[in-house]
Amino acid sequence: MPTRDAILERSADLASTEGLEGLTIGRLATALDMSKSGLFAHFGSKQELQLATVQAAAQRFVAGVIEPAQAAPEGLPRLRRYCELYVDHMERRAFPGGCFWAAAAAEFDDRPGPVRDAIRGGVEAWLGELARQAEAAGLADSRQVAFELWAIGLGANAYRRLLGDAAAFDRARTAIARRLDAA
Amino acid sequence: MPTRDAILERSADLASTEGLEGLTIGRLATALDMSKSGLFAHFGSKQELQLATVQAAAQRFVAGVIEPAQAAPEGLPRLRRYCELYVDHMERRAFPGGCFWAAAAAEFDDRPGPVRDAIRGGVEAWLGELARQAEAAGLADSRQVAFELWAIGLGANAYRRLLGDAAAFDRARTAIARRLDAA
DNA sequence: GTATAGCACGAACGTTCGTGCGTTACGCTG
DNA sequence: CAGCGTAACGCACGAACGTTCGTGCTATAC
Repeated sequence: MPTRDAILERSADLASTEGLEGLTIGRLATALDMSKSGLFAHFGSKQELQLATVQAAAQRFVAGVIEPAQAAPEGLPRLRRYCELYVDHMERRAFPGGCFWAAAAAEFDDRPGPVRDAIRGGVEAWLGELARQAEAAGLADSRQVAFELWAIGLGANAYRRLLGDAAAFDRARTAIARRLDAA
Repeated sequence: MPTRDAILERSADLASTEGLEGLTIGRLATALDMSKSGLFAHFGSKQELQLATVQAAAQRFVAGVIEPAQAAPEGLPRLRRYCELYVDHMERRAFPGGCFWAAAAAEFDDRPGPVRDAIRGGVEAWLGELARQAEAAGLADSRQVAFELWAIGLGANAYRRLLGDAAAFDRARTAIARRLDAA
């Protein structure tokens, strides 16, 4: 279904700037030169659109960060590659509104339901993968390492988006290097 | 003005969970057993209400974190005290929806205007104060230190709110201690 | 005792939201 | 060529949004 995919591309872009709730079916339809009802028929409810959007964002993240890193050997090399690719991913603006997950997490962390569960699932998968590689690298307390690396990413995204300082990404690289060189 | 202050107390609480935009005048009025119009008259526009709410949240942050830390001597002791108090502030749920600033920053980072400017001002003041104490402590690259400590706070907040894991705060304390003990 | 000022109220406005319903245009298969 | 399923459409709805208006209290000032 090419139309549906095109919708979700735009939807993920828009959601990264306006939020998953602030994203409106009407505005999304206008942006795609479609009618509200025509677009709506693809999903049946706004929640289904949100869920599909989260899934589309996950696919984009996998394609841009997870998969390219599989070439690196497990353990420290792949962990470093993940971090590099993640920072690059933000810097090259894979989403126009910065990291989709950072925005979605902040928006839905107090809103129970399937959408929040989907977001949590994505974040947990990312954290789990970071921890797995930290473990393979023989680092002590791999969950703690994953938490710290993830936090640096969140910080870089906010620093860039809110303060408008592009040095955010170099700050993140510096912090990541220090954290991983300690081992 | 007692009514206005009571409104802003609730408004800051609600905004920390629903967001500054998701907070609606009607729901806020209902929560306060007031009429929409009666509440509205205090501010004149939703944007003014949002600005006043940001200011109220800032006052709460100053009272809970900044001021109590002034007892500690400048430099490393006060820097540590800031971090302690900030993590405690989140852990004891000074706002029911977690860190107000983390939520507000993520929500408005792509929405230019006075509200975003106010939020950025608050965050910059906090980052600046962290950097000032890092500088006084003689740490190298004090802005980098401030960035990393701030990112750890963002991470702890998201970890707690989205994943529901109360260990977030101990993870943050561990990360902060490691970062500051390196010096 | 009467005028004045400050709050709060209910009702209504125009807009936008998500969501249904009925219809039309198009591409496939018999 | 006829029939059918899918996709997109226009239109309308009820609810909620921010905002405005006119009115009624209550208490202070003269």
